[in-house]
Amino acid sequence: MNKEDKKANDSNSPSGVGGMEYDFRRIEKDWQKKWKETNAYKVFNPGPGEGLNKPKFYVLDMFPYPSGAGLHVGHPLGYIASDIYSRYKRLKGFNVLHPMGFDSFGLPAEQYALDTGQHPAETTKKNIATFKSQLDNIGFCYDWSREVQTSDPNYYKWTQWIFLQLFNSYFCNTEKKAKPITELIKKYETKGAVPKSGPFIPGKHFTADQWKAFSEKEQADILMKRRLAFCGYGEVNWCEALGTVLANDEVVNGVSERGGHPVVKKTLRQWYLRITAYADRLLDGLNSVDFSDAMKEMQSNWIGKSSGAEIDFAVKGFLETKLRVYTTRPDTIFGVDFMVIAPELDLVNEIKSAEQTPAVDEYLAYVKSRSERERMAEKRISGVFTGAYAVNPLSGREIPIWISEYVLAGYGTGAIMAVPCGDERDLKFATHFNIPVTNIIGSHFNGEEANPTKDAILENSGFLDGLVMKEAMEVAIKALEDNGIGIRKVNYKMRDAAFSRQRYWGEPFPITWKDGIAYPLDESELPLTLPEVKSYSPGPDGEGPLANIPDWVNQFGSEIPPSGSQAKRREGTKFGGALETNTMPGYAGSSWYFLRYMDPENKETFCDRKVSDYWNQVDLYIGGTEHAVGHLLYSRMWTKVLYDLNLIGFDEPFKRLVNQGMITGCISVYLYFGKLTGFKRKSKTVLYFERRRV
RNA sequence: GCCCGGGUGGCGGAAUUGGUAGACGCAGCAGACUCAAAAUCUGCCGUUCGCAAGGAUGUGCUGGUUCGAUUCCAGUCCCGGGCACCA
Repeated sequence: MNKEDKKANDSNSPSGVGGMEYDFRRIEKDWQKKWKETNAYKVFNPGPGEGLNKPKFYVLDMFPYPSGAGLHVGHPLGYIASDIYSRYKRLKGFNVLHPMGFDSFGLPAEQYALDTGQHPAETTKKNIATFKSQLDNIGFCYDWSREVQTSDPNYYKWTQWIFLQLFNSYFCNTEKKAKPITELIKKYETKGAVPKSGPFIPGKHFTADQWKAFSEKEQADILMKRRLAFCGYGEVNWCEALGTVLANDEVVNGVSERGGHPVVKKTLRQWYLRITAYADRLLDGLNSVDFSDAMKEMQSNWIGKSSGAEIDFAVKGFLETKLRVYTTRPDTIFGVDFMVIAPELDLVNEIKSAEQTPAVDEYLAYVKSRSERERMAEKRISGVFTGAYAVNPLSGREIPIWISEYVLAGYGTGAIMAVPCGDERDLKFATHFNIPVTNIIGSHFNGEEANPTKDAILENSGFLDGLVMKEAMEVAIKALEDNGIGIRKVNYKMRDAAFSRQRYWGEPFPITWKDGIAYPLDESELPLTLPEVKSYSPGPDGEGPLANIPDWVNQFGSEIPPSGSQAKRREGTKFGGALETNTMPGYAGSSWYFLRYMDPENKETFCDRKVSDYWNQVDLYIGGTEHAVGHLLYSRMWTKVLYDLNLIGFDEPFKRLVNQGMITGCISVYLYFGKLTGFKRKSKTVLYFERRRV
């Protein structure tokens, strides 16, 4: 370096021209402009009749929720890794799809609107602009022409459309797949619903003739029990003072985060997705994808498949009433020392004795104020004796029935048979309330600690005496089934997914209600757009803000009959239906966005089949583990439904999933890239290059 | 409470199958170059004792297995994520 150069370098020359300094501000801005002008990152689908000679590769990031704070420091961590990998694959000769978009429906925008009166669409738009400029400054290679925003009507039109497919489908238990509900209707019309074996139970089964004689409402109720998107009743966090439903994280220690008002549980009509129907396929599918073992374990734990038996216990003094429990250990039935039922079961009020009623009622009031999370996390043992006794169907022994918050109504039958010598929680309960403990496992139980072994030889167990527990399991189930007091049962911890929110800022349901029957809107009515509102305050009786806008709710009201199959019968008649006022939850749009990126402009369908056949699965999906059991399971389910309905050609959305760490840092990016390619040294060089631009 | 991760220098993190703990980098210190600085280059860089050679100690903690443990086992503490209406 000569003196002259040094001088140029020293001077704060704005351009850096003539100096050795890398003027990243100018150079990056110039190149970013150039990339934009030349559509440098544009990705093409194969044209009509044209096979692209490059192999495809799909690299996807979990798209961000555009919060007001702008890009979070955690976002670029995964995005940088995927960007590097996309460039690498592109240089390797692949046609790489590497899109970005925004998960732009959600609670924070609505809360902000409540506080400030600014329309969520406005703040969302602003936030997205900030995010995009930040992402562009980093220099990512996104093809922005493929951007999706879940709150854009052009996008949520297809979210609603997929919802209609879910609504109009049922899960065929024989073929283990989704099929159009019209096929079920046809079956009911021709064959009815009669059992293949076993008794015909009126109320559950019906003949074809009976089906035809049912009223429309009766038919609709039966079909609702099979639809993949269906209506039911569920408990929500209800805050009387705010007049609204609260999200779990808006509730802190039983009171609302805002204002500290009391929160109780309230039962409201809710939409659900029948994800439990897919439990086994979601489990099996894990074998065909490349996720970390921890991720797979989290998902299978969430699904929580277990096998055991449902057993009916008679209740002393009640002829008709049976107490049905689910247990994974029918072999321990002679060791049952007490029963525990979930406090909210109706059964409680039926069987409670007169003298125990005050204590039971007091406990019920306590439980009503407790969230499920609090109940499960509670270390303190609590419960109340109902005053009623169950009768052990095999031994005839009378067993006290208790209620306690540690038994949840939503899992199994909401009632358990407690075997203290084999279950720690049962033992603690028995000790706390001085309930005598029966030992059925001899020396395996020391009186201090419960032993959940399956290898002990049974004692004090009637006809099971002398059997090893593992073998006794089958013997017990057979005895229960032979005597009609129990059945073998596979159970899942996973529940159907609640799919409605009493909120404004989400996809409206394309459903109209009349006389208690849900009618789907015709596809031609989509998108059913969100109305402008003046207030984001909740509607009456826990309904969402949309209930405050009669013009919107009744827009299909008096004169316009919805077209399409369901509605044809009423053509020409006055309809008078009211639109559903719930909206869809945040995960609706994110359950299928990876498909829309493939064909974002399509006005005819959510994604052309030829296009989805070309891009196929996401080859590499990068995101955080916090979505392990939410988003990932939902999108896997949606993919399976679309596959079953022959709308796409693959039934797992993500071939490979890599979780970025929780802590940000450039070297960890290097590490992931190293793992992906196996070329640690080379990738390091690339990283340095990238880092200068970061 | 339950499920999944994690805990290694001042910092980010290596050590993938049990075999030299701390690679590589950041920061720091010293030196070279310079009038001086920046940049660059070289050296040092866990803690501790020692002038040094060298020794002791050290991967959250307590034990165990082993000739040998960051790695395997048991227990325990702490931190992060999830637990069904945050996204």
